This record gives sequence, C-alpha cells and structure tokens, in this order.
Amino acid sequence: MVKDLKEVVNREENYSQWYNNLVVKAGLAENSAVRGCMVIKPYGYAIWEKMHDALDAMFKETGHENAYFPLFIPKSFFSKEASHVAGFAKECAVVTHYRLMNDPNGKGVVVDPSAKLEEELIVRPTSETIIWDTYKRWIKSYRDLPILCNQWANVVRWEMRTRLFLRTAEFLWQEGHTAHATREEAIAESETMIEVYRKFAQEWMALPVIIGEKSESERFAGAENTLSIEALMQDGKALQSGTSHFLGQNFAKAFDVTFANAEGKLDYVWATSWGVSTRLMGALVMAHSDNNGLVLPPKLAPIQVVLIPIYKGEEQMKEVCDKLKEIAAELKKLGVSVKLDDRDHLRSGFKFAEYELKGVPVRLALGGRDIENGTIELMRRDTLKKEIVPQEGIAQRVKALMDEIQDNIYQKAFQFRAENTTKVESYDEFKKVLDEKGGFILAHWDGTTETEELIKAETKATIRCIPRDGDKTPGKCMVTGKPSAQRVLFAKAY
RNA sequence: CGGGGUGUAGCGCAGUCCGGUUAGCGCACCUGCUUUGGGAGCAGGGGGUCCAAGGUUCGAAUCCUUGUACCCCGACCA
Repeated sequence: MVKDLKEVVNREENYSQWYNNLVVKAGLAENSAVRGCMVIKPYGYAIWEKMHDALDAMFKETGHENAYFPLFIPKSFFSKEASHVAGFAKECAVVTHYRLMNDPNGKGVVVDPSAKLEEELIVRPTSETIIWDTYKRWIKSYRDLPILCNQWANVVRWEMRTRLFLRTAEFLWQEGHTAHATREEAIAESETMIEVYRKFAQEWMALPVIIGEKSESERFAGAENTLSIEALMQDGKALQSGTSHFLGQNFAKAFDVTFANAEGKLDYVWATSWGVSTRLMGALVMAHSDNNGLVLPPKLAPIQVVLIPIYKGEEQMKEVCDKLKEIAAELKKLGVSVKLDDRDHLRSGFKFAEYELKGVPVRLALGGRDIENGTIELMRRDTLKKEIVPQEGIAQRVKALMDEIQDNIYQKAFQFRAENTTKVESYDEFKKVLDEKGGFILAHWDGTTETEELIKAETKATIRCIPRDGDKTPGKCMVTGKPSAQRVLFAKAY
C-alpha cells in the first residue's frame, strides 16, 4: 500500500495527489457518491473524536455550554445581514420541496410540484442567522448575558471544487456563538477562543500556528474583526485552521436583539462566533506525514502502540501472543491505547508497513529470538528508528516515549516553519521567494485593499494575517513604499 | 459557468479507432498447501444490468443521438 503510494505519486512532484492518496489509503476518508461530500471512515473518525473531546473540554473550561440549533434556515433570515448574505449566497444548498411522488411517466420518483415550500429553506452554511433569531427570544436584560453557547454540527457549503477534509461540500465542525453586554467583553471572548485554538493546535496536534488579524478583504462576512490561526503545510502553503470573529453589533441589529442594561436603557447585544472544522484533519495529515504515510501525534492517535507477533507455527504464535498480551495489559493500565495484531493470514512485514501508513506512534515486535533473550523490538514512527530493548520495564518506557514523540513532532514542525518563513524587503524579493521557496513571507504592506488585491492578482499570494505577536517594527510597503505599521504574513493558501 | 478528459468486477485498467467465439488483466476477496525478523509462493475459485435511454444492424462494451455522473485545468472559495 505504501509501496503504491510511493510509486504512483511522488510527494515532491504532486503534493495534492499524494495527500489525497494518503488520506484514502490510510483509511481516514474517501469520496462519497454525493458530489463534493466525503465519507469519514472509522479510523479517521476516531481521530476526529479525540479532537472533539479535547476541544469540548477546553470550551467547558472557559465557561461554555453546548446547544443545538436547526439544520434548516428560512431564506429570509439571510437577507437581514447584508454582508453576510453576500459572503455565502453563492454556495448555498436550498430546499424547495417537501415531498416526492411516483413518476407519472415511468419508473422512479420525481419531486411533487404541488409540494413547493412557500419559503425556501437554506441548509446552514453557518448558523449565525438562526442562532441570533433564537437569541432574540432569550435575551431581555443584562442579567441574561453573557450567553456562551457552542454547537457541534454539520454544515453545507456548495463549493465549486472540493478536496478531502480541506474543502468538502458538507463538513463537521463546532461553532461557538456568544452574546455580551459590552464591546470589551465580546472582544475579550474572541481573544480567549483564538487562544484556545492555538493551545489545541500546539499541544494536541503538535502544530505550531500563528495568531493574527485578518485583513479587511479576508474577514468573515458580517464580522468587525476576524482572528485566525494559520499553519504552514509541508508543501509551503498556508492553511487557515481556525477563526474567531468579533461581530460587533451587526447581527444584534439585523435580528433586533436588545437588552436592558443596569441603567434601564436599551442597547444592542455584542457578539462573537468562532469555529474549527474537520479541516483540522487535513492540517494534521499535511503537517506531519512522510513518505511512509501518516505521522500521528500520540495524543490524537487512536492506536498509540501496535504489538506485532513474529512466529513460526501455531505453538510459537501462542507463546509470543501470550507475552504480548501481558505487555498490552500493562500498557493499558498506564492509559496507553494498544492493539495486538494477531491476524494470522498477514505477514509481519505487511503489518509493519500498514501501521506506518496509519501513523501509529510506536510499534513493538516480539519474536522467537526476543523470547530467548528477554528483549523486544521497539520502533518509533516519528524517527523510524528501531531498537532492541529489554522486556523489563517496557510499558513505562513506552509510556514515557509518548510525550517524547509528541514533543518531537511539534519541534520538527516548528523547525520546518522557521526554515520556511522568510522576511523580504522588496516586491522582487517577495516574488522570488514565493516562486523558489514558498512558505510564509513576512513583508511590509500599506494596509490598503488595492495593494493586497494587486499582490494576489500578480502572485496568488494572500495576506494570511497581521500577526499579533512578534516583530512590530514599522517600515515601508514593499509595493507602494507607503508607511507600514508592521510586517504582515503572506503565503499561498489552501 | 468556460476548456479538456473519463464512465467496463470492491479498486486500478485493457478492449472501443476497424461491430463478430463464452468480455479480459493486475490488485483485493474465498479455499487448500507451503511460508512467516520489512509488503510471501503455488494451485484452484467466486464476483459484471460494459453509466442510462433510444437508434442503426443478422449481431453493439465497440457505431449514431440525447441524457447523466465523476475527474482535471481555469474562474470561485471566512
């Protein structure tokens, strides 16, 4: 399988195809029969569940609660916030009828024309509108605020072109929607949540990210400010991995959500929304994988350790497997998830390749030689290094390795990003670096949409964000020479 | 929405130009034997409305018409 992966697609030459192949062959997901949609397979879903659980716990720690809102949104809700509709109108799935009937002219079924909906329903591309229509009924006084809700849901965006995990017509995500009495509190909320995302990306996904503000043209439709975390993939392109929006009073005004403040005066509610999606799965794959397949950080790996018996004949198989079962039990006691692969019809070499493809962090192989010597073969996926170690204390050793591997994967990604982040002083240099090296580019920009558009049209690079941390030295725009407050982060993006 | 391409077994494909045995190959699957420290070998086996509808013909996977689905390149994309 990995053999196919290497032979069919060269990672350096066709990264996209390599990525797609890897996602399918590692058993994460596949294209479905439905246009632009994907099937997430059990192994992929197990990773997503780990992400879900970790994020959900972090949301609760920061005071949020889960709720659920409808899949369908009346069309009229969309026209209430003008920039919001402009941002999503082109990619909406619309429900127009509610009944089928037998085709009067032959086989099959057709839509019953008499069952036309009076008002069409939009399959949610995001839930701001339906949620704010609901919040209107929840909020009367400042005592009802803040509302800190999160929803785990699926949404649909009818994209022209789709790619597994990175851009699918339907995807899973969480969307937080909060309502506040003051502007300051809402801004603080949006800051808190982008920080939650940063922490999750770095500590769980072993993915270093840069936090920053979006430029006006890249901002969420209906937001006053958008914060994002931006990650660098191994092909030198950027991936927006999570966003947190300060919505101002835009949605409160559109849906007429007011509250009585402590002085008894009516005011519009301040809002935020924030989300991450199954796109994170794509980030995980593209950030860490190598030519042998996935490399999963231990904290998100459904299987952390795989145990493979090497044997001749039934008798030895039993002997080896018995020993491995003992080790598995010890590992489980230490909270490590293990799988003993005792399938008899596959050879050990096949299994080695398969679990490497699937990114299992540690492999233990035990054979007749080891039984004699009291040893076991240990391989770590991140370095692909094998060593023969004593069976004595193997569980503790592996347990400790989990943290070491998690850290090493992060360091590797961090170093890659450092090597592929370039400061440039001129537009020529910018184009040259973009062309020859790719990656993140830090450059001065005059802050205008016109310059941003020009750069995008000429180079396909966009402003990923205006970094919140780091170098804030002012300078001059690389294109126009006008003053620039600080360097901004450019890259070609997914 | 513009340009190009492809629909044949679970997957990947040949066959189509030039119509003609029983539609074929590789991988996967099933059975058996031999194997097993880095992707096993041999033997046997199962699996097909050849995308759909209509047409031409003694005869269509193959030719014609229409439809449809998917892929690639653009445009589009918090």
